[in-house]
Amino acid sequence: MAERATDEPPVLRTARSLLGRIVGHGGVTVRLTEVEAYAGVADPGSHAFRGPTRRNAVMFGPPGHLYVYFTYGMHHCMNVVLSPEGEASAVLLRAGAVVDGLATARSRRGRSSDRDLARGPARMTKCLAIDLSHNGSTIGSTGAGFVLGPAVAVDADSIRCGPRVGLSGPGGDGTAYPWRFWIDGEPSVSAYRPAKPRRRG
DNA sequence: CTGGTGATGATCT
DNA sequence: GATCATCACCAGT
Repeated sequence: MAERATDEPPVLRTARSLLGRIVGHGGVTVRLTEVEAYAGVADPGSHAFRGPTRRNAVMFGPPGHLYVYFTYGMHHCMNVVLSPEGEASAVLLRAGAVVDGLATARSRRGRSSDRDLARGPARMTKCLAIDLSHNGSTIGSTGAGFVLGPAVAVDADSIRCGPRVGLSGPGGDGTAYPWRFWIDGEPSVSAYRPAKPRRRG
C-alpha cells in the first residue's frame, strides 16, 4: 500500500506524550520539556538504521527499557524504548526542568545556570546521574532508581515540533523529519544549533 | 545572540 | 581510521 503523509510512525505519538512527564533518578527529578523521536530501521537518523549491533541492542528489545549510549568520548544520552519488540524505535530525552533535588543537580553540573541544568541530552544524564550502567534497565524499576512518573499537565496547543539536532549524512540531516518535540516557552528547551561537519585536529 | 573549536573514547566498518 | 543524537568556553556582533 502507498504511504500517505498522514501516516506517522507511532513513536511520534509516544514522544509527544512524554512531554511534561516526570523523570526521577539519583535524587533529582525533572519535568520533560523536549524530546526527539527515532523511528526504527527505516529512519536514517536512527542508531537502528543499520540494523542491530551490540550498542543498539536495547532498541530492538521489548518496551519499558532505557537505551543509554556514550558519545563524543565524554557524554551519555538516554532514550526510552516504549515501542513493541523488534520495532527498534526510541525517544531521546533531550531536556527538562529540575523540579526536585535542586542542590544535588547543581553540584553535579558544576558552573551552570539553573535553566541549563538539564538543558540538553548530555546535561540531563549528568544531572540525573545516568550512565552506561543504566543501559537496558527497566523504566520504573525501584532497583535502578529510575522512575518515569505521571505527567504534569501540558497544553496541547503549546507543543511544537522541528528539526532533530546534531544529525548529518546522506538522507539523515536534522531537517529530513521534524521529529523533535518541545513545550513552547519553556526556558529549559535546548537551543537549536545546526550540525556542522568538522575535521579532527 | 552567533559562530568557532578542543576535549576525548566507544563503536562500527 | 572515521564518526559521533555534545558541551564548555571563547571571541565577535
